[in-house]
Order: sequence, then C-alpha cells, then structure tokens
Amino acid sequence: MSHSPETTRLSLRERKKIRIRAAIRDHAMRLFLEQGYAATTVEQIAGAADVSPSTFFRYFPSKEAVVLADDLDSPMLRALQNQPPGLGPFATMRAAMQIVLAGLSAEDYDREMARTRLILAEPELRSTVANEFSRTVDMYARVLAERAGRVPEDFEVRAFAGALVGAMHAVSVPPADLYSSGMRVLDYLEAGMSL
Amino acid sequence: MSHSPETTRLSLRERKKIRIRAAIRDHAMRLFLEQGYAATTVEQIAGAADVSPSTFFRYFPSKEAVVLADDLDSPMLRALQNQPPGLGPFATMRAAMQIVLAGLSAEDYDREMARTRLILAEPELRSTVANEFSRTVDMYARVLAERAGRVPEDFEVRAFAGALVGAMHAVSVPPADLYSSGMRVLDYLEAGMSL
Amino acid sequence: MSHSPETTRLSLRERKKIRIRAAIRDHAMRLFLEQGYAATTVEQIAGAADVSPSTFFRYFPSKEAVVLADDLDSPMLRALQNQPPGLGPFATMRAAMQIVLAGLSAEDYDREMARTRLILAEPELRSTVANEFSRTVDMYARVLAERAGRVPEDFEVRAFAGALVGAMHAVSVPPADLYSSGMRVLDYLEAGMSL
Amino acid sequence: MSHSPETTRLSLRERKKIRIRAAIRDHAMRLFLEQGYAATTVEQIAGAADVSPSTFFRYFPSKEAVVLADDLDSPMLRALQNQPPGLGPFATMRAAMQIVLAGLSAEDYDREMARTRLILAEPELRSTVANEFSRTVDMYARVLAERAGRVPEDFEVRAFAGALVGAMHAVSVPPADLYSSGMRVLDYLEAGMSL
DNA sequence: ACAACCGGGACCTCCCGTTTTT
DNA sequence: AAAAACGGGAGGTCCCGGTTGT
Repeated sequence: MSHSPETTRLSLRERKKIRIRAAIRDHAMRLFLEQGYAATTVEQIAGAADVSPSTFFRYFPSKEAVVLADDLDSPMLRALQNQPPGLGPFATMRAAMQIVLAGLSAEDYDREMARTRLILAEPELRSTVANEFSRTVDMYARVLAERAGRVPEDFEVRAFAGALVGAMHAVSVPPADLYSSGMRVLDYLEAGMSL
Repeated sequence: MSHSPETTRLSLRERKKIRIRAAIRDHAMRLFLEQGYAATTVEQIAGAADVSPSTFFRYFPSKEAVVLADDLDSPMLRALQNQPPGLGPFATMRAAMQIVLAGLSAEDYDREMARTRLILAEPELRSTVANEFSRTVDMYARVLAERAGRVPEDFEVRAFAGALVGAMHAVSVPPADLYSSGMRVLDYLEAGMSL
Repeated sequence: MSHSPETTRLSLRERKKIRIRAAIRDHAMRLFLEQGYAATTVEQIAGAADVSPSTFFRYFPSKEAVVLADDLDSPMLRALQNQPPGLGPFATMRAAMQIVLAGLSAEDYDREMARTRLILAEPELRSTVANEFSRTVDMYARVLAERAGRVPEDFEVRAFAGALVGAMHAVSVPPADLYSSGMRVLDYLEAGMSL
Repeated sequence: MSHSPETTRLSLRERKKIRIRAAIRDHAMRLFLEQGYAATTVEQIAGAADVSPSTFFRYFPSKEAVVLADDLDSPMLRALQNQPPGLGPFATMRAAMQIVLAGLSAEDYDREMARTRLILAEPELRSTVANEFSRTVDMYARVLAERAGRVPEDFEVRAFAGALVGAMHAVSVPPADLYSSGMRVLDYLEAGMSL
C-alpha cells in the first residue's frame, strides 16, 4: 500500500502525510505486539514514530483507531463499483476481493494479517471491532443495492450484507488466510450453506 | 414466561425472585421508553420497582443488562437441542424459532418487540448489542456443531452461525416482525442468496 | 509432613482430618498452578477434594489461607525452643532451620517450593503475604526474647527479628532454594552486612 | 515542605495545587486522629478541606493513600544518590537519613510522627503499610546496587535492603523517634546483630 | 484562546447488619 | 436455627460542562 504506483503523483506534502501515518501505524503495531495493546501508551507510540502526541491525534482519533483502521475498506469499495454491471453479487464480491488482495504488497498483506491476529488476541479490541459490524454492513448494503438496482434498506440486500460480514467475522480465527477464507465463505454461502 | 404452568411448583422465594426480576425489567423498559435510556438512572428504576439500588444490581449486573438480557436465548438453545437428529440445519432453525416464538405470550412477544425497537433506537445500545455478536455466534456454533457431528471450530459451522446471526442483525430494522423476518432470512440463505 | 512418624499415634478421626486438610490443600495448589489463583473458585477446589464448600471453610478460613498456610511455622517454633540455652541467636536459627528442613519429605519440600513460587507469581498473593510480616516478626521476637532473657518489645530483639524476616522475604526470588538462601542470609547478617 | 524557598517561583496554579493537597492531607489526618480512620469518610475529608469528593480522588488515588503517602521517600532517594561514591552502605544510609530529617520543619516532623503513630494504631493501616514492604525494598535495592556497582537482583543487595526495611518496620513502636531509632538500627545491623 | 482544573453526578462494587424463608 | 436475600452506605471510576488561570 505504501508503494502503490499512484503515490508518485501526489504532492510532496501528501506523500509526507502518508509516510507519517504509516510510521505511526507501523510503530504502534510493533509496540502492541511486543508489549500488548493496553500496556502501550499513545505517548510511547508517538515517541517511537518521532512525532508529538498531539500529532498522533491529528492522524488517528484514538488509540483504537490505529488498529481498527481498515485500509482495505475503500479499495474494496472502489473495486466493487468497478465491476461490470451484469455480474451477480457473488461473482462481484469474488472479483473485488481478488483485486484488492492481489494489489497488496507482501508487506501490506503481512501487516493485515498481524492486525487481524492482534484484534482477535486482545479482548478489548475484539469488542470494539464488533462495533464496526453495523458500519461495515451498511457500506456493503449500499454498494450492493446500487449494483442490484435496489434500495439499501431492501430486505435481501441487508440480509446478504449481514450474512457476508457475519460469516467473515465468524471464521476469522487466528491462522486465517484472508483470501482463501474469503473465497471459501463466498462459495459456501452461494451453495446454500449445507451442513 | 409469566404464565408458565411450572411457576406454581416453585418455592415462595423463587416466585418472589421471578416477580422482582420482572418488575425491575418492566419498569426499566417503561422508563427507558418514556424518557430515554441514558436519561433513566438505576436509582429511578429501583425506586419504581420498589427495591433498593443494591437489589437492582443483584438482579442485573448493569443497566445495559436489563435491556440486553435475552430471555429467548436459552429457550432457543433448548428447542434446538430437542429437534430430531435427522433434520438439516435450516429445518432445525425454523422449527426451533417457531417453537420459541409460539411459546411466548402476547405480552412477552410485545415486550420482545419493544426491546428490539429500543435497542435500535438508542445508539449506545446498538453498539453494545453488536458486542454480543461473538457470544451469540459461539452459542449457535456449539449447538450446530453438535447436531452436525462436527467441532464448533469447523469452518462451515462457524460460517453458518456467523451468516445467520449477521443476517438477522442486519435485517432488524424498527418495524421488524421477529417471526416472519426470521423465516425470511432462513429461506433466503438456504436458497443461495440471490440478489 | 504427611508421613511423619507421629501421625500413627493419632486417632482415626485425627488422621482423617489431616488427610482431608492435605487433600484440600493439594488440589487447591494444583488448580492454582493449572489455571491461576484468581480463576480458581473455592467451589472447584472443594469439588476436586470431594468435600462440600462449607467443609472447605471448616478447614481454611478463606481461599487465601490455603496458600498462606505456613506449615513450617510451628515446627520452626518448636525447633527454636529445643535448642540448648547457651547458643547465640544466629547459631540457634541455623540449627532450627536445618532441623525443620531436614525433617521435610522430598514431597513436602517440593510443595513448599511450589507454594513460594506461586506466592511470588501472583501479585494478589504477594501483597497478602506481606501482611504476614508483622505476625511473623512477632513470633520470632517472642522466642528470641525468651532465649536471650529479654522482653519481646526489646529494641534489639525486634530489630533482629525484623531484619531476619525482612531479608528472607527480600531474597525470595523464584528459583530460591529455601535452605541455602536461609543460611546465606544468616551468614550475611552475622558478618555485619558488608556491601 | 510548606516553607521551602522554591515555592515562591511556582505559578499560581502550582501553588494552589500544593495548598489543596496539604489541606486535604491535614484535614484527613486531623479527622483520622479525632474519630478513627474507618469512621472517617472521604466525603467528610473533602468537606473539611472545602473541595468535592472528586477533587479528593484527583489528589489521592484512595483514602489509604492519604496516610500512606510517604513524602520522605523521594527526598531520601535523592539524598542517597548525592552521597560521595566512596562511602559504605551504612555511612551512606546514616548521612542520607540525617539530611532528610534535618531538612524537615518541626511541623513536618510532627506530622510524620503522627502519621507513623496512626498507622501503628489502626490495624487496617498496619496491614496496608506492610504491603509497601516490597516496593520499599525494591527502591533501596536499586539505589544501593547502583552505588555498590552491583545489580539490584544481587543476593546481598536484596538481603541488605530487606534487613534494613524489615528492622525499621519492626522497631516502629508508637513512641518511636524517627532519627534515633533509625541510627540505632543501622548501628545494630552493622555490628553483626548480637543478642 | 487555550488548556488545566474543578464540581457534580451516574455507575458499580463491596461489605455489614437485619429481615425473611426454609 | 441455618441460609438466602435485602437495605444502606462507603469507596472508587468515569465523564461532562463550566470555570479559572496562563
């Protein structure tokens, strides 16, 4: 993500902001993994990233936000919207997921995995991420509705988004591989969820 | 709940406990609906139910718990376990859901609906209920696994439970009818979630 | 300790009490080590030792008491009082300590070490054991005063007891060997504590 | 403390904080002595000091902390570190103790004595102060180790600190004079603790 | 203006003495 | 008589809105 080709078109100022944000996030993740989430203070993170605590808060609204910041959400949104209109919802999701994950550098992919592991390990974070459930469902409902020519409040649109996000969360156990488990969930749901 | 025939066999102590719990819960719900969740203090609830604040906390661990207390969870669990082993997961869920909701008095059903509406209306509660997501998924995963002869950590078991709970949450918009939307979700998921 | 020769002279009832006490203590220690001190409930301990919770409390006043119960205290007292009157305080302590520890079966010695390790590991216990400080100092002061022909409130008697107990506590780091560290402390204090 | 010359350089805000802290502490001590520790509520203390209970907790983390707050610890630490390197541990301790106690105003000295008396009188406090044992030992071990060119985990360093703190606690009987009993303990330990 | 500080109040826990049930 | 439940009250945490000092 840090080295995507589009980065070069940005102004020096923009690039600096991205670099600082990445530095904060990376040092935060390192410290979280080394000494635990609760035991790491914002001051330590800021110190490690060589910025002041107030700068930290200019980039992230809270300590939680660092680990919750899902850098995959907006790429996913874009990828979904870029799919050709004819595609069914499952095919759309598969294609978008593949594009997004393929666009990730090995480094970014690893970071994403570490993030997931950390969230699952720290109970405090587990619960906060559950809070994101509604937000994420709303996001998917919106884009799915648009593609299906329905409204986001449509029963089936919401059921689809809810089932997808719910299943994805439920199968996220520590050694999960993002791509394969994503595909497997989609296959399973599409096939009628036999058990 | 209030009119179950077994109530009569219980000791005075037990009956009193049930009565107090119901009184606390009902007055709490009434006050929440009248003046809002945050604006209602535990002291007010306790006063209305004619108990001391300490007693309130003996019955519910927190103010949240009053509205989050899902009296349908354990009946649902029991109903699921009572289904004949041959039944597939969807049929099992349908049967259990029907039994549980049919067993509810009109009064209990209304209370359940009011509870849902309240949760959806108060943002503070919306987020706390999302926290229950993992717990609920785990519960369903456990019983589904047992019935399917698999382990609760099984990928498909977790995906099933996650999709179900996720979809149910997602479609819970204010004027939702518990039974019909439950059935509709089950039908939709079983049919492969076309959109 | 469980198999000391004097056990045989006791009545059946006495032997049974000792056996039950040992069973409770041993199962408690096992559970503490397996799942942590705080996470172990009195009910679990009682269940494992095959007694009712109320019986547990007949043998130990509290959960803490199980791990704090210092079965070495009264033997130590006796050993101190059995020393010939001419002996100086350091020689007395050395002799008593040696007698007590030599009288321990390997099993008892191991249990004692496990107990020490557990206390040091659990912060909750660390603090409660510190509470025993005064009690232990008083005990030593009493016997030392008697032997030295002084009163227990004597300044030097109390300083001696306090220094001894304080130093013993301070050097108790996890891999401590009871006997050798005890001797080493005594040598060090007697020699004037050079640093 | 109240009359140190540096007070004048502080901002109004800082001076006010110091004044409030002293007011809380003094009124608390007065009430404790008048009506007992347990019988005095935080609300009473706050009322007497003319602040709200919240403010009380902003200055002291707990009711205990008011009486446990040892304003002599950090001066002692500083005094120890300021001693010339050549000095042996006993001479260092003597010098530091003398400096710290000499620096106290009569008022502060009296308060310190009252504090000690109160702690010894109230069993509840006796035990909590014993909890401080480890913390105090660690503090002394750290500074002694540094001066002796050893590590704080060194056996003799810990034995020295433990013996010192243990003996000081043990001789603290109500009419104790801080300075003379401190010196006497040091002499006694250095001379090999004959009895 | 800006931040630090304070008052107030809600939530929750724990304990103890008393009442109520069994 | 023993056990369970209750009332009352103190300790402690947290957050918000207003005030005060810088």
